[in-house]
Amino acid sequence: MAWVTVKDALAGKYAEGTTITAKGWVRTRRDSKAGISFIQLNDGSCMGNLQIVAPATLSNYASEIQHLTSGCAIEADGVLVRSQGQGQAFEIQASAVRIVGLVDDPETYPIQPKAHSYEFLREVAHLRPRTNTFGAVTRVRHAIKQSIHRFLDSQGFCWVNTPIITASDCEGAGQLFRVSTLDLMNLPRTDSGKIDFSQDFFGKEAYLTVSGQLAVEAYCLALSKVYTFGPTFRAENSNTPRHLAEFWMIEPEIAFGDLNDDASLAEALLKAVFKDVLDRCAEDLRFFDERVQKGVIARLEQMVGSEFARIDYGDAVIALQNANKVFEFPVHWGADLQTEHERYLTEEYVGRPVVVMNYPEQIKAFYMRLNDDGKTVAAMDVLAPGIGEIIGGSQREERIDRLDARMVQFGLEPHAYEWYRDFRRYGSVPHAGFGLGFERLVAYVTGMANIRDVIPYPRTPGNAAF
RNA sequence: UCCCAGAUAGCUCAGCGGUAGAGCAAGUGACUGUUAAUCACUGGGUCGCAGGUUCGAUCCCUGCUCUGGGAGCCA
Repeated sequence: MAWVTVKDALAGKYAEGTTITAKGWVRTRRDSKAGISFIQLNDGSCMGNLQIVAPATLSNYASEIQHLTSGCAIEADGVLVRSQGQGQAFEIQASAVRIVGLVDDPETYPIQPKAHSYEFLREVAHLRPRTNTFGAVTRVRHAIKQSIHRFLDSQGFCWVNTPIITASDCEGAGQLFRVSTLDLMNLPRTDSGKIDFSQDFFGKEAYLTVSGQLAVEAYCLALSKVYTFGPTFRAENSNTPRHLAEFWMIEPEIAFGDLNDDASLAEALLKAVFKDVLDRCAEDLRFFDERVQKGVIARLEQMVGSEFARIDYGDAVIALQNANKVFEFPVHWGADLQTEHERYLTEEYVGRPVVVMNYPEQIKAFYMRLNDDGKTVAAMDVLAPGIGEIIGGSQREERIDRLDARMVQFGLEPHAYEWYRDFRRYGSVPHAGFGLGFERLVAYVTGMANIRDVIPYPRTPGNAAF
């Protein structure tokens, strides 16, 4: 007897009358005195459940089947038939239903056939994948990740795995998580009383990476088109629906490219992903559209079909100053854009995704390329309606004298960056890249409001359960 | 980290200065194929923690913890 997935059985992949076996977890059981129990079986292969029709003539009907509750694991053998009822095309007329794993105490099983709050489900993050919502999130997350790899591969990019542990404390923004094997109760000290990190595992201070960008730039200046895609860590005490302490980031880097090439790549990547997900995850997206956030499908379709707007930072400031709208924070040239400004630009001023380019040099990172005006750097943010900043990127400073000057300006010691300066000394070329927050992308596609609900086990300040 | 709100049954919530309620879930029974079925009955709570006010606190006050929303930082 062939074991088939619920997805294939519901899709009509097998002929009527085929004898099959389905395996999964019970969502609900309904009994009829006619001598039939209806079991909704889900195996995570798709949103839908397979209806198992279990007749009272089965030997374990009264002893086991009538005691099945939500969450029980079973195997069902039977013939695939057209359903007499509404709601499903096919069902299994069961010849045997075997209990694989019972729910010990049904009253305390957290996942009930009803709506739960996301807050509650976070407390049972190990069981929430059994809900419709988290099953769909998990499938869509997977599809997006595959789509990103497919798109970049098709464009000739090479996936480079940059380190997760880094001993260079110079990756730029963000508070770092320390990595150490020193005994915290008995720290070795130097003569001057400081902690002696020469005795630590790596012989120096080490941290979890906040970005693979610096490391991937080196590979870019050899393989031309590269990207990193891996976990990154920020020890910031941010408590918002858009931040995680551990999240995944996609960071492409292109050689012989400038900021416009960078923006074009960002736009093409986002469109390719959205198109792919619309094609491959139609059922799950319909669920999100109906139950999670109205209009997510239309939003994705619109993104695929429209050109992203591009606007210079200076023009954006003028647009904000001329806006018939009162902002909490006033806008002036030289100030960083606040969330309210970004949302106005993308949602009201242009009404679609917008790339803001060429920011004042004082408010951006040291590695960003100084423009000819001497006042701005070749940095960009991609802003999307409903979420705000989804991508941040820049053309990198490839001229070593300018790079050194900016390091000094930011209070950095160029000698600490010798390896990063090396590839400016040996065959340097213009290059650019960006960072795309993977979970923010998943949240945008699914319409899920809190980023903690688009990653299996969210890590946030004060929370690393599971 | 700052501002605001909240914490009552397994879950979602109502309640009120006089000692606790509903719906769903669970258990039992009824029901000729059901669609988060329906109907009846049953069990289930140190009302977040610690103090204070009061004859009496789940309710009022203070502190703490945790959760959510907004802001900052950013992806």
